[in-house]
Amino acid sequence: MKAKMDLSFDTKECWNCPIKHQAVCSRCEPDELKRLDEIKYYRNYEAGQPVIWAGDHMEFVASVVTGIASLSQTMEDGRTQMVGLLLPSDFIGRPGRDSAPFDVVAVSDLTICCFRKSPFEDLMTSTPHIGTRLLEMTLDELDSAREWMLVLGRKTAREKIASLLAIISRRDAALKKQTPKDGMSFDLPLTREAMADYLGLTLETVSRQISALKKAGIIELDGKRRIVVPSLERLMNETGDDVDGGLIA
Amino acid sequence: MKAKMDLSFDTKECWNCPIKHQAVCSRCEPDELKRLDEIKYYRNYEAGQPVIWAGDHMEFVASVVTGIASLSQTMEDGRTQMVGLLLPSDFIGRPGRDSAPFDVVAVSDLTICCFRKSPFEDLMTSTPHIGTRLLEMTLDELDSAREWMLVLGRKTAREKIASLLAIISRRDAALKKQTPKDGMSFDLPLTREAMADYLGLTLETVSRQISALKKAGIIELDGKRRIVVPSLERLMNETGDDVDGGLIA
DNA sequence: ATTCCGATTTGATCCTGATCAATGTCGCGC
DNA sequence: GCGCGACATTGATCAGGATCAAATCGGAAT
Repeated sequence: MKAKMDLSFDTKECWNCPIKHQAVCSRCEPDELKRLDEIKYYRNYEAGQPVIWAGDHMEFVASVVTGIASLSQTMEDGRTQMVGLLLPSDFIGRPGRDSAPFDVVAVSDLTICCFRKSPFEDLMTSTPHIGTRLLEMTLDELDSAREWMLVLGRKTAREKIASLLAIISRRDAALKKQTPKDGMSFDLPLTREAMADYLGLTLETVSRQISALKKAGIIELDGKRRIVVPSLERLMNETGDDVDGGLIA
Repeated sequence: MKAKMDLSFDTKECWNCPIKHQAVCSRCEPDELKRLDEIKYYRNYEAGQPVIWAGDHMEFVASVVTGIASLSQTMEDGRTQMVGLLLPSDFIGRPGRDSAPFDVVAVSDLTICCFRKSPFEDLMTSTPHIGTRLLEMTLDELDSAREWMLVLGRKTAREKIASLLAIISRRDAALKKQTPKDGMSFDLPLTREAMADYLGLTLETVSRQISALKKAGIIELDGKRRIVVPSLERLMNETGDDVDGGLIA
């Protein structure tokens, strides 16, 4: 049994919500927010707990408030592919569909803000701001999913690991509202096995490639889970991606 | 040089459009359709021609009317991953973003119905039906993209080929408005190389696996491009997917 | 018919990542 | 301290696909 959940925001009121500027409700006017508030409730999960199984009937849609969840598919013989990482403000479920297409599992301790599905759908038709924001978020997720397809389909194991580390470092910097910079460090929120499931590799290969990147001086390890990146440029060079882009001024 | 384009619908009027029931405009009322009609124009491409390069400024969004296009990414060293197949009624581009994230290439001869971007965006804010339909389509595409991630990340070469054939046979049957059945046949709209790009394989492996499926009696070839499927169940068994689902009554 | 060229098939070999197996590390409860 | 279990690392071997290379097919132009 794990320690008690410790919500990182004091009350459960929208004005105090840590994701109010990014979530599906971020475009809402005060009166719309009030109507959402009336149908919302929170749920907490411990790391490792399932939130939804694929095929389950879904009686709610939700936003991730704190913590991380994974979206994944499993074949009968046990092969598993993670198809998305759900971070704070990401949306779970979809209006207009009643069974879940993928498994959702809490990767870390997790708090989600749920809306009962049918009132939420009613609200969507009556208040355009929700639909607009959801469309925007869905288009972004579609782009991310497609970018990930390149990683899965064409990158080598080493490039896959470097790509994952680059993404996590970027998002971690964004979370702390600073630009990523040399010498930065962050915690890996995933086990080696979860990384393997996300990258389409085995956990042994993940471990070996992390060791290889360490030996090459691209990253340093502080414990098993904390990563230090001495040079972001060198890390980016390992991802196989175009780096030219544009320097951060 | 190829033969002249031969549009498969006589006029270019919405009431006569082959995708009017599926496209982004399918929910529109007559007056909304009229406003869309005023900003639309058609473009034709021959097989192999680029429609948009990644990074290009996009001055329009569009619906595929006839033909097939691919959405793909290429790394500097030439590795290519197709991230989507755009079939009739699929949407190209996205409101609210001005440069294309991926290359779009005509796989077969192609006709698209374009809307200038900024009038289209205006229309979206004033008529909810377009946004609603676009959200629905985008959510469906996101699910498909995620399903494809399982194919790319975890399936064997043989399973990948079988999955692709299964998908094309399903969509082909849907196009002809019949249920897929044993003995059905269809044309492969893709070269071996395009299939390889879609599946994250080399063209040699694609060719070998197709030969292997033929030798195993799972499929028959009629020329290089026409596929006959004696038993859909046997094909499905090769995809690695759960087949239990539910019989078609 | 002949040539040509792109698409495809097939063969031989190599190499990356999977698999099978053992060992190491760390935190925790007793 | 000790033993246990979850997670991670490392080693040895194997195999599925990639790569390099050559042959074949089939349609279009001459």
